[in-house]
Amino acid sequence: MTPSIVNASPNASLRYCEIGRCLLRVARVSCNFTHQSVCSIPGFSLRYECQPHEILFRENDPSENLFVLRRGLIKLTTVSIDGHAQIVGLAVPGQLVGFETKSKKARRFTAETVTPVTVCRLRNGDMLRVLKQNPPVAMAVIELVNHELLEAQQFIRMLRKRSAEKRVAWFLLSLASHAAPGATIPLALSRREIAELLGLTVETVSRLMSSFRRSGLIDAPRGGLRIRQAERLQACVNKPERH
Amino acid sequence: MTPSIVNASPNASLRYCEIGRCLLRVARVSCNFTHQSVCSIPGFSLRYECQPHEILFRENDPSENLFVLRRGLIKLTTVSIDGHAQIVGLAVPGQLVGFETKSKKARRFTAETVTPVTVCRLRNGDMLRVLKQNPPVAMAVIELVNHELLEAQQFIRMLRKRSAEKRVAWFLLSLASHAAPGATIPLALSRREIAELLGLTVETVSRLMSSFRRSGLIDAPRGGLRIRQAERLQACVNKPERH
DNA sequence: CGCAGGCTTGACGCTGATCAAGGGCTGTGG
DNA sequence: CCACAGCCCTTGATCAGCGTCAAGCCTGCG
Repeated sequence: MTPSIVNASPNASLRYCEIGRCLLRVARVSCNFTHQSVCSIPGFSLRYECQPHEILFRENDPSENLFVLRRGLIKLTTVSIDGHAQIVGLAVPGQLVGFETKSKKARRFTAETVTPVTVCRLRNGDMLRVLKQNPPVAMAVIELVNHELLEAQQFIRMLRKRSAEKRVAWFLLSLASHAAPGATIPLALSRREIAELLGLTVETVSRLMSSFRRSGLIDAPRGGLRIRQAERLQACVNKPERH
Repeated sequence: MTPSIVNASPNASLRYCEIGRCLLRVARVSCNFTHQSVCSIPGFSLRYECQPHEILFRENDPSENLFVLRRGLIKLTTVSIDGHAQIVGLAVPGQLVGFETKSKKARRFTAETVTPVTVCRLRNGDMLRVLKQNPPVAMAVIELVNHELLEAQQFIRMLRKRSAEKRVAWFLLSLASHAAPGATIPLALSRREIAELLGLTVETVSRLMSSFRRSGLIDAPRGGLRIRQAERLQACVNKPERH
């Protein structure tokens, strides 16, 4: 079955969402901004609850909406020349997904939920209008985008640190960092998806996770993950340098 | 000899710089914004001409200033645990270098010129004030940062495409894309720096550039570079897919 | 002249991709 | 109910790309 598209089937529970609580609170910004000045546009922002494997938007579609991710995990993929899907990144709560300064521009990737997700949907055009009229919101967006840029740069540094072991350890830790320590968290991504994200192969990821499991660093129950010795995993990321 | 620090030795020719021409024109934004509203702060922005190997700021210093790069190339480095410098990225004209939403924050990298460079220097605090008061400038900054984010994501995709040959070909093309086609451009980075940037070793980069030279794809005179057959280089980046 | 540092080239070995086989789980249809 | 197909995951065997080590060349500089 092909996943549903949110734009086409807004069947989930939805209600109007105040940008003050959605965008700004997620961005952890405190500013003297008045709620009404932003939300004067009726239907400005809609809140959705999505199931896993729903498509928020597809590559090459026009960039009509943007989404503020409040809960859950979204994967961003493109299909490469050989017709094979390729993960280009993950979005975590607090991130803007699909924001474009030109709303006519084609999407550069497909956005698909991998866990149950809460998002707020806005029209890119409305967003741009608000940004022009509302400096505090613009500041919040600058902080958000800047923060994403920093994370991308960290990811780049990680990818250059060539060892596969470090990549997998890093990935597991960053997954767990969004959850309570010691808890068993759902491992929403398949081995194949992890491999694509880290630039490895399924076999290598599988071997390394088995190795971590045998060494007692993690538990890997069906579709789940529990970090048992975060320090040793972290040491695995940091210690052995190259060159 | 250690490179000079711009903050400490503003000996280059400098003059006041209008942000309207500096930030906004570089950002290629047209908006109905008045020049005076931004430049009302005396000494708001200073234009510098820098020599190669000058330090704009150092890792861990407080983020006092930001720079708008108008001309030239700047490399961003951190020193890793073993005390060895590691390139984290390059800045090209039009980019903001060292922008922070919290001006107390420590720099996350060192910024050093690699070519003759023209930059505009602003205090981060002044910049934030302007952003709060001047939506068009905020919009321009959002576009700039968003654009950088896109480039970082492209770079990530390139890094995952594992072949060393593709990385080097991609790098040469992206260097040349900022210059006239067919021209001999200065290759400001050493083999070592290229290798660090691409996550390879000096030897591999050297071998591949020799190979490209022998195949007639490029000329590599001392400290220079000329693309002879951009199409074949591009084909080298695109054609052979993995997985 | 001698030394240092950047670049090139060669020989070798390790890491991780590739190829292959098998087990477990799920859904589907007889 | 079972049989079977398909997918995901795991593990093993082999191979090759690139890192590592080493040597030599060239340029610049003291």
